[in-house]
Amino acid sequence: MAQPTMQQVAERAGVSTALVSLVMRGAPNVSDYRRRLVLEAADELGYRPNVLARNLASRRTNTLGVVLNDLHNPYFAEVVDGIQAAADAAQHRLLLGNGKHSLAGEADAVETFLQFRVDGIVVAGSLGLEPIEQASRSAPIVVVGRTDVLSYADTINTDDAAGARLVVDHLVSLGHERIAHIDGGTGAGAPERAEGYRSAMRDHGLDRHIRVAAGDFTEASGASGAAELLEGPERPTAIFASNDLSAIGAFDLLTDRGMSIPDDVSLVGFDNTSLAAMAHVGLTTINQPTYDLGVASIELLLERLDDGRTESTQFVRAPDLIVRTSTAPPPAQEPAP
Amino acid sequence: MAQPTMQQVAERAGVSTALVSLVMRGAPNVSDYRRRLVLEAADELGYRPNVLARNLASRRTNTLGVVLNDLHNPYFAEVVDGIQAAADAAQHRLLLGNGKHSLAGEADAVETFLQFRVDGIVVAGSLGLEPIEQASRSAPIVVVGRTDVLSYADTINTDDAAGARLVVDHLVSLGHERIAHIDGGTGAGAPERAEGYRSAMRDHGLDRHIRVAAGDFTEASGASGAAELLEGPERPTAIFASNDLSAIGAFDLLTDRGMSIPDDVSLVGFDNTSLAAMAHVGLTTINQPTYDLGVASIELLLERLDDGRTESTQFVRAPDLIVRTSTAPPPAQEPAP
DNA sequence: TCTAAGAATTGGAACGCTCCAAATGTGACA
DNA sequence: TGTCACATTTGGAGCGTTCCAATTCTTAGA
Repeated sequence: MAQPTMQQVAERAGVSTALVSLVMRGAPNVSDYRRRLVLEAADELGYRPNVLARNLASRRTNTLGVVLNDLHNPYFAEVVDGIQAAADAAQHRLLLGNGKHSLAGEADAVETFLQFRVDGIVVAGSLGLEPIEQASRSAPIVVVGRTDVLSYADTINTDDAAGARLVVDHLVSLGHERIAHIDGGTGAGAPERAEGYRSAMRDHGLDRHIRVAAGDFTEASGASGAAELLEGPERPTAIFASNDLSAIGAFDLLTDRGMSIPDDVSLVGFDNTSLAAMAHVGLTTINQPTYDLGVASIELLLERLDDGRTESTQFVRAPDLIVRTSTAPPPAQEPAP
Repeated sequence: MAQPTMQQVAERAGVSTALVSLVMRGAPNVSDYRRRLVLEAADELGYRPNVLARNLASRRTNTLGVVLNDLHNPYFAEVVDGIQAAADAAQHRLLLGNGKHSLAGEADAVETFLQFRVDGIVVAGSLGLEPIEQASRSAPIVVVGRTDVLSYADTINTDDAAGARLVVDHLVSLGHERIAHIDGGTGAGAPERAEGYRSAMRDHGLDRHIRVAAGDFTEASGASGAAELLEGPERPTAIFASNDLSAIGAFDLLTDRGMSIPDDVSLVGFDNTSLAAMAHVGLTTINQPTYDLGVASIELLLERLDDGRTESTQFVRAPDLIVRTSTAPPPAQEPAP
């Protein structure tokens, strides 16, 4: 499977390799005559530039890497839509890496990108910062979904705590008090969502109803979290899952147990993914402008790459509540205070 | 962001670059003493091998590329699970490419991989073969999901026509006659599914009820396809969508129009993705062993890479029907023949 | 016709690594 | 102590590009 090289194209076209290089990069100062000669020779040979060699010589790959925490979560597909559009517009190619929903997998993906010398990296949904800090010494990095303020990388996110507060406010306004939360573990934004929930509960004087089940942003953990909550002494009338995926898991389990949503239990997710929007799910959730977040992440990367920005930036968007059919007032048999 | 080079590591360790190279690759014939010396120097410097240079010299990247047709379709996430596991086991790193659900996007992704000189490529859910044939001259390629028999690439798939037949048989056994299909366009396996549907309908003597609405494997096309079918003169009592994603779209639209599934209309998907399995969806569908398909695709690639196989292979698995709650006998008010 | 300035082209040195053949070390054995 | 076989280590030539300085061509103006 030997690939034709620039050398061969040069010979066939009867010019120097330097000229071929110029033509391949679309340099301006090349006569139309030779340009055509070179292009024809390249075409006949099926020549394809070798990015590896090109980068070795030029120190640029014109490629950006995107690490996706979990391919099963549609949230990331939506972020990638924005990333892809912005990258296309800026003439950068994109490579994706699978974070395998684990910190080690994430670190591996980042490492692979660095070894391929991509120009910059977007980490979407990071589970931890160590690999990122390490990598930031080698390439500019943008982290999507984490609220942290970092000195070594840019961050892009929505205000997770504010989103959680919107959820609690909404549920309280419907009359709920026993509002429980299914945690997202170390998932991006999860700690902030949990803390936002706790703090909003306190503000409403509902401290004693604070209840958090463990979880990790997956469908499975949503189900186990919901099961855990059902077993408790004070069954909650509303469950706030840390993301849509785990909300779906909870939805399934509750339905399986013969409970009706929202009649028996109200359920809220976070992210407003396509899952939540499905008509027969109708999940009340927090909307994140995923597409915009994706676009912004590339813009920040390009600022560092092209404009030479070096100080780090935080880009925060306000979330908003999307009310669908999974929330309603608590069942009537709730004991009056 | 200058990276330390092998040269610098060699100087610091007081050895030659050749020795550093040996250590980095884990070669056997290196004394423990110098190995440690080199590793320490590398660690202190934060050295990271440059894959580009490495490949330029060795003609191997130890990296496989996977082109995913549509990140929004969980089917691909499931295939990647298998691919990733097999690649990990074989010590190959994985890079993903976004096909953007378009033939051009797919071709771009393949081209990027070739320019990065990956060792092999898996194309999952290809929309067309031209880019693949072209690329197969430069690297071994495995196509997942297409039934075609190709001379230039290996293919892996389930028997789509057989799957479609299972669906029709199931619906007919429930008493349905007006069974319509929502097409998948040029999506991988779609033509076979449509043809399987037609042929099964004919075998049951239901020729005159054959009805196909256009679609392209997306949720949106599932909705529009269902809408189109509802408007026809003879409203179908069962709809067979070409994949789960479009089935979900149809599900949503039908529910929106006030119809109940399966009481008014039975609905069947294809792929048995996580979407179909959700309890409140309960979509009857055709199961594909996605994980196994993913694993097999890497195995085929490695056979070409490591064992030097050159003739192409087809790997076909039998699909099976998963009956859930979206199918039932047609409504009683159906006019008797 | 000559000259200068600018346009177009080219040779050859990197880029960071692997690979090969050759050189050096080491230890066992006679 | 001298040999020999084998284990280690090393120099240096690529790998396919880009980039820079230098060279050659053109063309306009005098």
